[in-house]
Amino acid sequence: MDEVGAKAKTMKSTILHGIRVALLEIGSATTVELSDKLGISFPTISKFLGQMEKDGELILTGLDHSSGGRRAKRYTYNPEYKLGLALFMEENETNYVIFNCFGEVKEQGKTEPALMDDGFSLLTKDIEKLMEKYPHVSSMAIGVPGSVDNGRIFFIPGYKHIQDFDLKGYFEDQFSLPVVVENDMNAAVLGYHHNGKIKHNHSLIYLYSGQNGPGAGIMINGGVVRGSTFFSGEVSFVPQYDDRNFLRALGKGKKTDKKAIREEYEIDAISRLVASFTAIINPKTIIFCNDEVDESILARISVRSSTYIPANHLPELVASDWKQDYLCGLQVLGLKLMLAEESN
Amino acid sequence: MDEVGAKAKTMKSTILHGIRVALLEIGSATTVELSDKLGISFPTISKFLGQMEKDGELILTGLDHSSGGRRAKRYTYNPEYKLGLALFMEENETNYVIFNCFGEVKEQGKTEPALMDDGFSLLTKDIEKLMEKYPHVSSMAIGVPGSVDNGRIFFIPGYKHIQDFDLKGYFEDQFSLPVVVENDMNAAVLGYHHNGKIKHNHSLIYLYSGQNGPGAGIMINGGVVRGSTFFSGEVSFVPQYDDRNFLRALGKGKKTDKKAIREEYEIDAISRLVASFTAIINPKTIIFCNDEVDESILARISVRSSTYIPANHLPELVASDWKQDYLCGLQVLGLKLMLAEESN
DNA sequence: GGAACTTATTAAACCTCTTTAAAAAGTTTA
DNA sequence: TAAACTTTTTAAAGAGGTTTAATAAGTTCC
Repeated sequence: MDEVGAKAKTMKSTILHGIRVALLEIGSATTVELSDKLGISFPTISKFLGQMEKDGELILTGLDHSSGGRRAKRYTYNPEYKLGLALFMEENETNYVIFNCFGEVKEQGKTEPALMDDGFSLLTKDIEKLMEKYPHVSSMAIGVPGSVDNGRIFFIPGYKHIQDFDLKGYFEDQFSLPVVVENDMNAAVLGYHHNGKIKHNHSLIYLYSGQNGPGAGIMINGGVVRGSTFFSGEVSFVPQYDDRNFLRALGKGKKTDKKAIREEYEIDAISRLVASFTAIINPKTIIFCNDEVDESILARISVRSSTYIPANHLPELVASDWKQDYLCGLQVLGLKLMLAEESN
Repeated sequence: MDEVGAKAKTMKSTILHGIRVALLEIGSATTVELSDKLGISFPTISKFLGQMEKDGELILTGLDHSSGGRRAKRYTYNPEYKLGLALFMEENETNYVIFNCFGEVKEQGKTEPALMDDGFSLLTKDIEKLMEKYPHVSSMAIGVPGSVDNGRIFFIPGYKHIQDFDLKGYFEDQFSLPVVVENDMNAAVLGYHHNGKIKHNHSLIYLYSGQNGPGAGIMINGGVVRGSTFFSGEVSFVPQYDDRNFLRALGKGKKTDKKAIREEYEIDAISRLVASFTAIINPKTIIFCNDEVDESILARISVRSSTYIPANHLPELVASDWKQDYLCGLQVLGLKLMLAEESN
């Protein structure tokens, strides 16, 4: 735990990881470009690139045009070298995606719901079929609507039988590949963060008024906030009025089907929440689901919030596609696993 | 920015830093103990220890009792090898501390206030005298009641003339040693975190109802939360009742002198804030100033908070000495600078 | 009290990445 | 078209940390 960052043993994987990330980020590169970017000498880079090309992890796309000297070899990462499987479980279905290292979707679909009793065996069989079809799959990222602690489902309302279940361990044993499990909101905020190509470690909050009551995914300084009892983001409980918290202010006792936010009392409740977020965390952006708000609603929230907080400190309010961000976040997590693998 | 963590050049300072931290943490150690703890081979450790002993940075305290073999040399860090200066500026005075690497205070005192016009030149002269008296001082940590961005005073209410002033740059030029500048609440939360010997990266919130209105220092995942416009922790603005935010709920319009919290309406306002913190961040601990609350008040807040939030998710509420934590936090920041120095 | 066993330190061989130099491959200019 | 100049790649030398072996220093047992 106190270990020095990169000792000799981990050096190889550190470099490998660096090359992969850099190459994916900038699309293609030459030895020198990578050397500059990573601060590693070009002979070392050269050696690694040679090996990676042999393994099929890289593609030699050709030679650069010369600017007065020998032409440089230009490499691209082979996106098909490894694939990933991302899936998230919901009440009635399981959405999955097979994606490559560029984030391109090879196949997308729905399959068995797994959260109910006995759901896992059905799902496992479906995944087995997928694995046969795509033998290059080498990571799994799973999203669940509950609290997760290192792959174990810590708390998941409504599905008692899988509470305390070690989902990560289960699938790792089953398919012998690295698995990551994440909470839905956390994955979504991660996905948005990645999608927006946000430079560096801004704070984000993803707000979602789901069926099971509202929740928020919070990202601060580039890391997801989990909370000491995995309770962070349970904004239902924020006291807002003399005798109402956020949940009751939204009038959500009576499980309505309607999604869109429209009413004045909703606007005010959300604006107060935005104000609370700002006064406490002061995030760069708050993300809403685009099936719940539109631009005009956002504008109203923005105006209303500024009655509570100096406008110049208010976060940017945006609408985004929740499911897409969710899947994207899972893909990011899966990709991380793939890029970290020794693969040797 | 994308550089691989520890390349050869930084290796030396990484190891040096690791040895220093480990040695200060565990008090004393032998070559093998350090090697185990840091994951670095003992010949390397041995070489470094030899050099550090020559430099006077280490003290050979003697030989371990043998457990059947050659007796091992036991080293201790020499706390006087480097000293640090920590100071914080307030309206009417500047508190300072000279401390060694064990955190032991060599001298403590008050000196010129620096926040008013022309205060800096007086303070600078006083510091010069201190530096002559303690030539081993090799870092400075400065606390200010305002927002700080990388040593620059970003926003400081009431002292317009030093707004946007590069305090870090000024003192670094003046005394040619590393300087760190930090906001008061952030330093305090850091100090408490360090003082409590908290294992790992819990979330903490330091709540303070200062003269200039309440504020909070927030630490999440081991890092201080600054906010996108350096507005985080400005909890005055949290909407709490139909028509009152936290500041107004405390009845603080009329700048009262009284400090202690007693009234029922205060308890409720604070409890609602605790509930908001919990629902959003879910911190491990919330720290209050011990001149504002006592155990019975904390108990009342705790009970009241649990009317808003399930009690098992509520943070631990504690009282602590603000000035002491503040200074301690500054010391931690200064110490960090000292331990990172190449010193070669 | 010496033989056998433990453990810490020192020394030597080794591996890996970096630095520096040389070679290879292109482009431009006389 | 050959000489001069650029730039990349390959090769060799160098530096720093690790691994392995050898040595030094203690302890225990007969």
